[in-house]
Parts: sequence; structure tokens; C-alpha cells
Amino acid sequence: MSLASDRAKPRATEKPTLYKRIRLDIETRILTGEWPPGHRIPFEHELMARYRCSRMTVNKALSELAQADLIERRRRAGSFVRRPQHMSAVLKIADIRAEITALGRAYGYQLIDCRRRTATSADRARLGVSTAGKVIAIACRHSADDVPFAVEDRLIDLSTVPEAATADFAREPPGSWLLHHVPWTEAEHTISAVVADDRTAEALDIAVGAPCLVIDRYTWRSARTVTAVRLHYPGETHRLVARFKGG
Amino acid sequence: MSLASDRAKPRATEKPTLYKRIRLDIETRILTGEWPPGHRIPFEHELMARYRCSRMTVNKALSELAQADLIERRRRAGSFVRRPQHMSAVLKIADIRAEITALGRAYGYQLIDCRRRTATSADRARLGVSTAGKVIAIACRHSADDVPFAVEDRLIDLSTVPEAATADFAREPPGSWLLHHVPWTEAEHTISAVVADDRTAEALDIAVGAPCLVIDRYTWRSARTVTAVRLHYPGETHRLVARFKGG
DNA sequence: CACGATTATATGTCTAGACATATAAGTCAA
DNA sequence: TTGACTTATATGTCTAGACATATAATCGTG
Repeated sequence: MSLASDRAKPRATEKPTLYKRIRLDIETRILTGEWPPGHRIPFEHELMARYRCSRMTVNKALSELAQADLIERRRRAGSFVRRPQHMSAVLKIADIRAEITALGRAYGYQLIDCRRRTATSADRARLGVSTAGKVIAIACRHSADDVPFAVEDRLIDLSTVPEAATADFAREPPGSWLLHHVPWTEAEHTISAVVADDRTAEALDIAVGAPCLVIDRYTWRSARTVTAVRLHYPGETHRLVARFKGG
Repeated sequence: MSLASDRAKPRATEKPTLYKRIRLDIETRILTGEWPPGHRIPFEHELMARYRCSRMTVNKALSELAQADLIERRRRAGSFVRRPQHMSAVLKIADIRAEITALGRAYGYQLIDCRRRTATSADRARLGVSTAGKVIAIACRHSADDVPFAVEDRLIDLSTVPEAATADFAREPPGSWLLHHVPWTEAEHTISAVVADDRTAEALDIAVGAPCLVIDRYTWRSARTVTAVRLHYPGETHRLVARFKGG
């Protein structure tokens, strides 16, 4: 396990433009605690006067801080320092086929099981819906260069995505199909660790009891549940890499 | 394990503005693989014509995509789809003490081991530095309501943070101390899954062979390595939750 | 052909406006 | 007092320009 070797190096400092200077000024006050959580940041028109610039310039600085969740902006009220997030993550997960082909490896896909049924109570709990509509339950496996990459266990809500009934999941992975046919508006991920049970171990070709990284993802489209998926990755070989720029 | 119950519900749909629609359109094409890594995104003037809007509007969409590392923008050349880092995540992890107290649980801290030494070759590799300066190596444990929460294994580069030599890590957790004394500018996380070895199992009060979520974090301050830390969480009980807004 | 100078071009930043919209705060009536 | 209505205001988005700047591509020269 060589982590240090392929780690990216931080970039050099660059000449700051005005909006970056404004952003850094505010950021510094927040990080040093000079402006504690809840503190109201000067209004845009105050910053305009302070830095003698147009509103769009301070707006760009504040928008980026809001995007980074350092501040919260409320209409009519102003902008406020946010309480630091305890542990949160923003994941951007493209579909697995795209991920593997982007790595220059051969993508393989095997459908293990696919069945259509009226949602059981377990299905409804998993999808977070109360009415018992039809669902599709899929188990499948993704591989890279013929090595198992991840196993997928998915539930699709047919009342949200009726077109999924006609999709051929033996040919196309459900994740790819959904991304092409149902742009999501919101998603939630949960990352955890488990040890492989018999079925998972067999599908991933690892030992029973070997560590697995588990990602649960729930996807919504305009307040309607689209799909719930659980992915098992071999924990020894697969890693999630994250990088965060503070400056 | 009840995931569905405490899961946040999606908010209602909001009327999408033009720049958000542009951003989502491009994002969808990237995530589906329709525009693979390296693909050149239409120029701003092309998108202006396509969406019949001003340049600032498409610029805002592209700037946000660049900030999210989905695309790379190069002057004169254009904007290009970036190669995804298999899976990328942005983690914002405040210190564990704040995390536990925010959950309304009693924070406990035990220093297991703390020693100051000249960096060994292993230390240098881990910190990604070439010169052999002084380092502090710390092992400690965080608990919530007297239940082990995480074990920490940390290395601090004293040539970057000489003040750390005078800190009392028996009293204050190193993460909290660093957060208050050394604002970082850049950080990188790697998430993986392992099974507990003897030492970890004992410290976390779990069985040997039980799954653990591992977070490795490297922190820099303006191109200088600050600290490298590895955290083991009991995988059955601890989860990373992530939420991503697509709109 | 190799290499330096020039040019064209896409992005980076900024301005001085505009209207939209959510909402805190104030006003008034039941 | 409470609820409904109005108003003031800060942010959200957008425009049609401008100049700056990095750099790919071209051109010219030795």
C-alpha cells in the first residue's frame, strides 16, 4: 500500500484577483474564529464599498463560499457563517462502466438476478415509500479486465420510472441505463465497512470475512424516489480518494 | 441497521434557473459517459448561442463545474472533461471532539502514545517529505459516552508546525489543537475498508477481524505538509453520510 | 528544420446597471 | 393577542458590454 507515492502535490500560490482576495479575507476570518458560526457577514453593498468594486465581484466571492458550505446565504437576512460540518462528504460517482473504461480497462457486466414484483414491506422501507407499487430488483456484477470490481444490489421504483420496465438489464447495466434515462436531482450516499458474507465473497472472488467498502446510494427525481442501490467493493483494492482545496 | 428511517427526505423541486440547467445538462453528459474524459465542451460562445443567453450565464455554469473538478478550463484551448479519480469525494471533516459533542454525547479522549523523534524513512514517506526533520507521532483514542469511537494514528511535521512541540496532547486531542492553531489550505482523504488487527480491535473494543472504516487524511499548509493521520472507525456502527444536490 | 516572434482566440475578471424573489419586519384589523 | 396583509431589503439571476491574460497556432528567420 503506497499512498505517499501517487499523492498529488499541492499547487503553487498564484496572483490573487480581487474576488479571490475578498473570498480569502472572509475565509481567514472564519477559519481563525474571528467570525464565529452564526456571525453575519457584511452585506454585499457594504463589501462593495469596502473593496470599491461592483456587486457581481463580491457576489462571486460569497457564492463560492456558499458553494463550499462555509457560509449560508439567506434572502433579506444576509450571509452567515455556518457551523462547521461534523462529518459530511460530497460524492460524485459517475457510472461504473464509465469509471472502468476511463481507467483504460475492459468493462465486464454480468446480470445475476432481475425480477419484477409488487413492493414488499422491506422494499418499501428501503425506497422510503409508503404505497405498494411495482419495483424491479436487480443483482449484478461489474468487472474490470475480467477481475470483479463491484457487486450491485438495486431496487428501482417503477411508479417513478415506468420506462424501466422495458429496459434490457441483461445487456445494459441499470446504473448506466438510469443515468441516460432519468437525470436525478438529488442523491444521498452512505459509506460503511463490512466483512464479506458468502454470496458477496463468491461474487467478488475474495475470501469470506475479507473487508468490503459498502456504498449505499439513494436517488430522487423531484421528490420522488428513483432507486436505491448498494454496492460492495473489495476493501483491500478499492479506495475512495477525496481532495479538498481550502485556498 | 436502519438506514431508511433516519434518512433525510428530499426537498421539493424548485424552478431551475438557466445557468443551473446548463450546468445540469453538461453534468449529465459527463456522468453518463456521453462526454468522456478529455472531451472538449462547447465553447462559451457556442453555449451562448445554444441557450440564447449572455456569456456571464454560461460562464457561471462552467465555473461551478470547474470548481467541482468535473471539468478543466484552459485559456485559448477550451474546457475539457476531467478524468474522474475513480470516485471522487469531497470530505469536510471537522474535529472529532466537535462531532461527538454535537451528537449530544460525552466526549472522551485517551492518549495512548506520544513521542517526538527524528523522522524515519517510513515517516518521511508517509509525510511526503524528503528532508529528515523532527516529527511527533501520536496514537490516541476518541470515545463517545465511554464507547470507543475511533482510534487515531498521527504524524505531525515539526518543521512545518514547530509550535506543536509545546502542545499538551495528553490534555487536548491533536486534531483539535491543529485545527485551532494551523489553518490548512489543502487536504486529501482516502477511504478504505479493512478488518481489525489485534491492536485496533483492542482499542476499539471490537472483535479481531471485524470490519473497520479507515480514513487517511493528509493536510498541507501552502505547499508544506502539516500532518498525516489515519483513523479507524468500527465499520458496523460508524457511517459516512453524503448528500449531493443535483439541482 | 529549429526556434523565436507574432497573432488570434478562449477564458478570467470586472462593471453598472436591471428585474425577480424570498422573507424579515412592520402594519392593521379581528 | 393573533393572524393577515404590506413593505422594505438582501440576495439570485441576468445582460451587454469591456479589458486582461494565457496560450495554441501561425509566420518568419537563421
